[in-house]
Amino acid sequence: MLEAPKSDGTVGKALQVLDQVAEFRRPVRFSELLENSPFPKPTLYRFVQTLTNQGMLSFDPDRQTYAMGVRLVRLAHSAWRYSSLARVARPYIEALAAKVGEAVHLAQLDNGHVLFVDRCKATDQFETLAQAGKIAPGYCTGVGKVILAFMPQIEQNRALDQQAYKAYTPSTLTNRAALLTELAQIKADGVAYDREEHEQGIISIACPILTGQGRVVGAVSIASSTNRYTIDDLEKQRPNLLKSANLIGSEAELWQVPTWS
Amino acid sequence: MLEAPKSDGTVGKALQVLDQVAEFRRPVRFSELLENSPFPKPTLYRFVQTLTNQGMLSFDPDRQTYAMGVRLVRLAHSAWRYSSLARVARPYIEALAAKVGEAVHLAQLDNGHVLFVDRCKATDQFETLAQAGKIAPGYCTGVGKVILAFMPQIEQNRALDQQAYKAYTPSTLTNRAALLTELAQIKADGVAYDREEHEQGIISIACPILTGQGRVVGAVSIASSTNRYTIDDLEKQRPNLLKSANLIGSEAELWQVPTWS
DNA sequence: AAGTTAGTTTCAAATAATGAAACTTAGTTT
DNA sequence: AAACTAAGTTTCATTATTTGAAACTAACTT
Repeated sequence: MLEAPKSDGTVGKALQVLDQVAEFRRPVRFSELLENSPFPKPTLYRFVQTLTNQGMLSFDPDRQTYAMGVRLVRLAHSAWRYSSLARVARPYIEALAAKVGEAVHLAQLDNGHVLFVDRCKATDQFETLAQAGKIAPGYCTGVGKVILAFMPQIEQNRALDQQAYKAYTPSTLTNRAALLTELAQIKADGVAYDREEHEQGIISIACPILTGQGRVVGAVSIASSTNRYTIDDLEKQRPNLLKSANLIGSEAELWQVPTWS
Repeated sequence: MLEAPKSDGTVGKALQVLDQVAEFRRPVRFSELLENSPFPKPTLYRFVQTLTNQGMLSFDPDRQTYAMGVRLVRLAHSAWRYSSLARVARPYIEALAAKVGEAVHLAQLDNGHVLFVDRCKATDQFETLAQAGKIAPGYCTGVGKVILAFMPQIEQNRALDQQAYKAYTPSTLTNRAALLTELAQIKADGVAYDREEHEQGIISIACPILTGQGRVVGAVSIASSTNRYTIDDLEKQRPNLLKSANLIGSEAELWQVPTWS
């Protein structure tokens, strides 16, 4: 859960404050922010003011609390629509979810965290919005491990340093060395398994989404519960999963159109 | 479509660059940004670098283009979940949509723009995610006008200055004076109508969501097509609409829990 | 190979950010 | 109600960061 890789000037610091507010997961008072802040009172105060002016935070005058601002919703709309894989991938992950009858997740990596950008559950197609934008650790999820495995060395290193290696379950890999071994194996095999490493009873098979040049841009996974599925059952879905990931990869390739607006 | 009310130091300028990238609605090259930028080359260059470092933009090295970064999706998740009305309002707007059998929109105001934070269409409950975060003009939509009508004077003034007053249809109110008259009438009446002012064939009835102290925090609308509905038909839904808005308002009131995490 | 454009770096000058301290306001206690 | 306390806000001299003209390099085009 550590942050702040390098403080990119004033802008970086301000964004750090934004993250801090986001972490609270509820409206927060100035004094609460101040307690956990590396910045002195007036500095933090001005950041919060600026961010509020800019609509990145919103201030509730009745309760004197700050929360994430609606401008973010607008900006993220662009991000989701024109930058994330979600848009291109949507039809494919829907098809996959329908075929397999289990939940399908689409993830990208955001500063060491796995960011779920979309998900389709065969049964209820709802709560997509509530799910998109959720984060999970990289080192103990199928999608996370597979993205890490296929990353370029340098970036991988940086990402591995950022993992918390907290033991969510008895199966969680809790140190860098163990994870590194697993990542090599995953890269050789082409898919990653989550054997209840993040949540008891939840298993998944994940594979990377690669561009033509072999860059990882995200991952897709089929997730299920140990009540219904075993790792072997998931393994049987490997061809379906790979096919979908390939299709998404090549579509993403074509997709970024040339300059003529 | 004008921006930049006051340039909040370096942070404000950087966020201005973010907006600029968002407006392109596609991956964009540095030189394209430079053309429409108020900043000189090295300055813009550093902003883009910083924002990319910070994950607010993402850079595609293959194509040398910038797009909105995934970090925004994560931050917006918090915004949507803990700051927007969407979460509290969801059950109520779903119920309303089911009852009325027409599309129900939930909006908040973001710097003069109407920001749709959620929507339920009685038939297909899908594409919510694609809709959330969309923006529309304030002066020619039901939700927009009703929010403007119930705003405090000072803020209203600022917002009215920011409207574009472009004639989307023959019914659009195209100047401040006409809008102001209408707003007074709306405030007295309690609801706003969109009589095909934004889109030909689309009408709606909108009412404000108010806190106990009488602050507007958003608006709900029932929208329909002139093929199926008349303004009179919408008027008949007024009690349903008001009831839902009241429920959302009082729930939003209660909702921001005290400090004990 | 010469020419052109896009992208990147340099560095002194200009500007904006910083934070200790003082101040104001709101809430609590005597 | 006065005295006390804590939360939020402003001031201002100091410090550090941002700024942008110009120079440079890399990547295409002729």
